[in-house]
Amino acid sequence: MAQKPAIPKGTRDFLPNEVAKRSYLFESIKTVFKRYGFAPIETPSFELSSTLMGKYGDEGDRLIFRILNSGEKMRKADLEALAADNLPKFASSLAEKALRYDLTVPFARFVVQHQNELNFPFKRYQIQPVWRADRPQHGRYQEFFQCDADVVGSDSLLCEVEFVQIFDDVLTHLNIPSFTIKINNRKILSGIAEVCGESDRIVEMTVAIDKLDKIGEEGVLNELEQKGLSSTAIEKIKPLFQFSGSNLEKLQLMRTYLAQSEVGMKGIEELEYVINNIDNMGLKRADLEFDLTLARGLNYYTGAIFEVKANNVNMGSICGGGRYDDLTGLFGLKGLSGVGISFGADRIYDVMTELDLFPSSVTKGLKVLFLHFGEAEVAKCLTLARSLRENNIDCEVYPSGAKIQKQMKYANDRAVQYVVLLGEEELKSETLILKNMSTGEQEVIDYKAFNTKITEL
RNA sequence: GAGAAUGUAGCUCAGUUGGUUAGAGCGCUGGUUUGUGGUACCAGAGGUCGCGGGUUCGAGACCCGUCUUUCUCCCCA
Repeated sequence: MAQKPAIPKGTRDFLPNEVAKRSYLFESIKTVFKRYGFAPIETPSFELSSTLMGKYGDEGDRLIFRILNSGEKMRKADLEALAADNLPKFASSLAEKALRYDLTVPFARFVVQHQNELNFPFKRYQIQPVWRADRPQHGRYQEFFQCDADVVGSDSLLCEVEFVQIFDDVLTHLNIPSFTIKINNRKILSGIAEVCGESDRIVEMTVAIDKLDKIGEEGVLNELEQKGLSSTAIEKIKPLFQFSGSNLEKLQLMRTYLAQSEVGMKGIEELEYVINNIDNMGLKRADLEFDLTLARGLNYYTGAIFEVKANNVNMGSICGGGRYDDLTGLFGLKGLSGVGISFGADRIYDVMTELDLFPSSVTKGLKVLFLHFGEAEVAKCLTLARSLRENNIDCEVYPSGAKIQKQMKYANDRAVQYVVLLGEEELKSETLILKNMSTGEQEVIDYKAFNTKITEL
């Protein structure tokens, strides 16, 4: 035990059947993305620190994995900053590169850098790992995959409508039994802050309101007070907790509440457009819910905000997203609106494992295994195997002359679908025994009929 | 980054107030069966008790440090 090797915390190895399930997951997501016209891109695993730092708030910066400078670059270390106890500055002088923290910010950088080669509106999807120096917990890893789709260069709300459909399509296809797409709009949150006269504290305010389902009304009010919101503001926030009913009813209540806020009314209008369009089309399995407490920490969102939760499972959100009007502005390209979503593949995997939702076909094993009887028989098996492979059938010849019992057990453990037994007798009569491993049935077949027979199975 | 729990065989876990040689089930290997797996029976292998230090005549158990995993907070997929 002591000498056993280990991998860093929050990382995982994947065994063959896990990889099979994960590929199924990625392929399902990819298929839907493609269906809606998104094209794949890839970006490097690591970026310049300056690209990532400061884009995710102070909390986010703390969680970015930084790559230590090597060789002569070490001399750039800012010892004065160290002496002055300015650790962030010291760290920056030691690490010019960092592992990507999400796919959205690198994508913004990508768009700015390749703006002349892209056609706008540009729709891309991207499935790659990201890294966070977070403390690992259930459903929380240091290395995990994000599956993002974004549209950049269009401020049409049809994009939002499309993304709601994509959430619904993917998760329905994956057979997640019940899930809720929560939607809100940053402009509504701004409107609330404005109505309360606390526009400056919008972040503190929304972060507190976001915790409603966790700490309850009382908890939220306490936190708001601690964060220094005025008592008149808190009085104005209180009625929000009472808002309930259907999405349209809630919109109606908010319309009255936000009547004095121009930005708030704009948010209502946007949200209503999306909800109406979705209502007209209907969703397969998802529940679309206007949740005015939904905030999300990333402060680059400016319009719609999405979050998806699987119901009846203990797991944080499995998807997220939203609109960001000025993300590329951070890299010098103004006036380009973007909106995007992200599937948390690792969490969806955990949910599907917990609910046993992977179809059995995903982990189906090798189609044919030829058992090994002896040198003469193996020569024939090699010829037959080659011919199967020409017909795109996966097969394998057991590599050594172990006891047949052991070879059968190997076939069983590998979940092999069919086993071919070809021994002395069969060799003489130019036949073979084909055994179906799941039913246990077996039949004698001519060499000539073998290819056709196996292709039909 | 703050607080708490956890770690014993490949896996899931027992192990009394500190006391001889640390156990079980499953899995693994071999056999019953040298041409038949998933069942049954028999036998066997496998552990410096997470790691490092300390207390003690004696530590899997107590103390300190450290790492892992898990939980709460923070934040998030």
